[in-house]
Amino acid sequence: MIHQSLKEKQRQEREELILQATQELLLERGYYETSMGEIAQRVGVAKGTLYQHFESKEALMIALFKREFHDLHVAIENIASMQVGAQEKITLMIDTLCYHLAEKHPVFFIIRNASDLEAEIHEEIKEYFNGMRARISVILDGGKAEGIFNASLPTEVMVEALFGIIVSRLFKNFHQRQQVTYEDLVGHLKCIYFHGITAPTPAPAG
Amino acid sequence: MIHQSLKEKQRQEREELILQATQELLLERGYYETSMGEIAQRVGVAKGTLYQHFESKEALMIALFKREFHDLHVAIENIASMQVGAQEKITLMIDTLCYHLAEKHPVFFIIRNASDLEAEIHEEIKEYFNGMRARISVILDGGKAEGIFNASLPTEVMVEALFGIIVSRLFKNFHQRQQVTYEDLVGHLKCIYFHGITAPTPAPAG
Amino acid sequence: MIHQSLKEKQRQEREELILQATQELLLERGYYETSMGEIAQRVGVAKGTLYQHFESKEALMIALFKREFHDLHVAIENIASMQVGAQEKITLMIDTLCYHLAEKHPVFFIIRNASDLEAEIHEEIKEYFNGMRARISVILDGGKAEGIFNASLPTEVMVEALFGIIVSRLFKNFHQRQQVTYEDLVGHLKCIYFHGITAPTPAPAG
Amino acid sequence: MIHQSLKEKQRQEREELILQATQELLLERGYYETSMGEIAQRVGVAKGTLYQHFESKEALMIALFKREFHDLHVAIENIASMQVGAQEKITLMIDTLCYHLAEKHPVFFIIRNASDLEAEIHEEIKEYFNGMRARISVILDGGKAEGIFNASLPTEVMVEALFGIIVSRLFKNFHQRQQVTYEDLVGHLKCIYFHGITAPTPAPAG
DNA sequence: GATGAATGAGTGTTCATTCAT
DNA sequence: CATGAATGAACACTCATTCAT
Repeated sequence: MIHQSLKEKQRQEREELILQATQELLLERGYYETSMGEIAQRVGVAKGTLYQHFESKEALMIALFKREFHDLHVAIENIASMQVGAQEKITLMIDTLCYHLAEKHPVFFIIRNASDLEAEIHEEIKEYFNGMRARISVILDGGKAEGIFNASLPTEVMVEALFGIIVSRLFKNFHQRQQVTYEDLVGHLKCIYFHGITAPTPAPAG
Repeated sequence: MIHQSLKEKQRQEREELILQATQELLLERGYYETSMGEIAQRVGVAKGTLYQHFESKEALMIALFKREFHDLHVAIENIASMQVGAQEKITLMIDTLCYHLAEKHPVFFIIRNASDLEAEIHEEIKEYFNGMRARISVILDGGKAEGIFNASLPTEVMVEALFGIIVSRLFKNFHQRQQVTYEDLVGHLKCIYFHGITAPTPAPAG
Repeated sequence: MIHQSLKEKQRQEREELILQATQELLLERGYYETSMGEIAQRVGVAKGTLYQHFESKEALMIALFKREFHDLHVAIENIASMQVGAQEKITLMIDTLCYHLAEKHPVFFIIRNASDLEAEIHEEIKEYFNGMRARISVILDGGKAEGIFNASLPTEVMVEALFGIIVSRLFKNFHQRQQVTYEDLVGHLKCIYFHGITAPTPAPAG
Repeated sequence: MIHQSLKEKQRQEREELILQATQELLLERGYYETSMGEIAQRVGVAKGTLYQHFESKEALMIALFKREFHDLHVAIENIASMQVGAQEKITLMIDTLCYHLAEKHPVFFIIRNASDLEAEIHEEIKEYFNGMRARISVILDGGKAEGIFNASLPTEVMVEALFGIIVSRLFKNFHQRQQVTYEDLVGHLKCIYFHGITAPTPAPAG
């Protein structure tokens, strides 16, 4: 039994190393410029070993994606089922998305880039995104019902705007030196998403 | 001389045909799935001819990008130099960006997808974007000075939010059946960008 | 025009060289042991060149097969449409098969070996054989109607026996030093096919 | 000792299972499409175990061949040493060959396909065949001496014709739906081998 | 200048074989 | 001994680029 679990442990460690190397290379070069040979080389194993863990390059990418996004998935489910107002849910959602997407899982952006246009290859990844969209839609609809979100905006547009603001912004943040701190940045994004860029109207004098 | 310019004209026509075909194929298949052979075939010339106009696949893509964004570039310059308020400038900017990015130049998205991470290859394209960002930054700073934009938001963040909202949203619009009309969509994006998703406060009763 | 046909000629010459080299290697090593790389090497061209002439290894094999068997095909059609008795037709058929299969086109045997069990890969080749079988069946049925062939034998069995005798025998002849001359061998095969191995009964004394 | 022989027994059982699985897969897919991994999987052992019984894929195939043909070998020896006429011996030989080759040991055909051209790999298998040929040659020569076989036919040709008729025909029978029953088929093959396809001459009226 | 066949490095993938556990 | 993960050479095939015509 101990024997078994030792082997199993090694296997998982190796798998982890492969995923790590893949993520690194993906970030350095992008999907198409990263070859299985390079991944193997970086891990320090033979090419064939990769195929013992993942049945194809595509499968490796999907596995990487799943690993990367499992936590996010769980977090989103949690937020969705909280007993708080929509505004707070969306706030938490932005926090969560920013945290996972930018800080912990930048591989997201690369895969997204590759996935948008290659529907067939990354069908599975798309479903992940659609799941996320559905959860957020429900929250936004809740907020409209509460009267706190602008009911004249289509929910779908609101969802994409959320992604658009976060992904675009954080991606830049990740790849470039930035003057703005992470916390400030997230605060600004929330501000824009909730109130836009218009200067706040001064509270009417009482 | 006249002979020369006739030849030159034919050359330019050919070049135009190549760019056209490239754009089509890029939209149909994406960058990596489009081969020089296919482009040549669609134009109806030999592969070698492509290389007489563009020294590499990459150079062809950059040339395409430049052609595609020349109009946008001009339009942005025009808006930047208008004698109107910042709010109006940004409104026009959103109209313009939406128009060019989604309606006229969807190739943008493909190139952007390919370009984000491959810094070296698409350096030239990045400069285009940086130019655009600079113009928009100036406008936003103007708006802050006017007191109509939220001065507590870093201009850079505001710029990226603008791109984020437009690109993400319109890309989806381009690739999927959509319930929202183009005009409504642009209206919603402006609304979100200026006011966020919060429900408008009712005008204080007089 | 002359220019055109020069290039075309060179192309065909090269194609011929590829087919030649393929045939040689097929005979030396068999289908699975012959790699596209080896073929290219023997021809003295790059691997890619092979693919400009034949879209896959399989296609190359089929093309080789077709080239090799075109003459046989024509010859069989001719025999089938002759205005002579069935016995003579079968005699000619054996001559023809022996000539083409053993002397001129030994590649046949290799392809047959590969084709029997890999139905899907070599469907096209199988159809060639079925065409041949059909022609021979008609002749044999004719012979039965004439009363000269044994009507109690199923035609199908007779066809396969014809192939069996010729292919098995000639294949050996090709690959081994042989005491029997080619002409004698063909004579013996005809003898066996028509009369079996039983000693001829002496003509009854008058 | 008893322990030893128990282990030995298990070892042999395992070996038998491996050979069985190999035979099955060979029939289902052919030599090149059958991997050591698949064989191991079907047996339910690890790949490494295969190599404890057979030092290579090739050795496994040869061992399978030997096992498969041991019975045939014995049967042929028996027939060869019988005290009956050559005609009867050949008749029995055809029965035996048909029985073993088609009914019990179709694996023969696959191996033969693979073996014909790869002299080096299957040298050992070839020797088996040569032994068979030698025995049959002796019988045929005996028949010639008896005056019942056509002495003008070279014995070697007669041997190959025997193989040719049986193998070609039965192979087809094995792989295709057949109208002819097995017994009839064997009868037809004997008929052709002994008398050819010519219609039997009516007994002279007396 | 136009052509398109030739090039060859590169890709993802397979699989017989080995060997540490 | 059994195991099965690791190996790495080999394979079929692609495609941006070159260059003789």
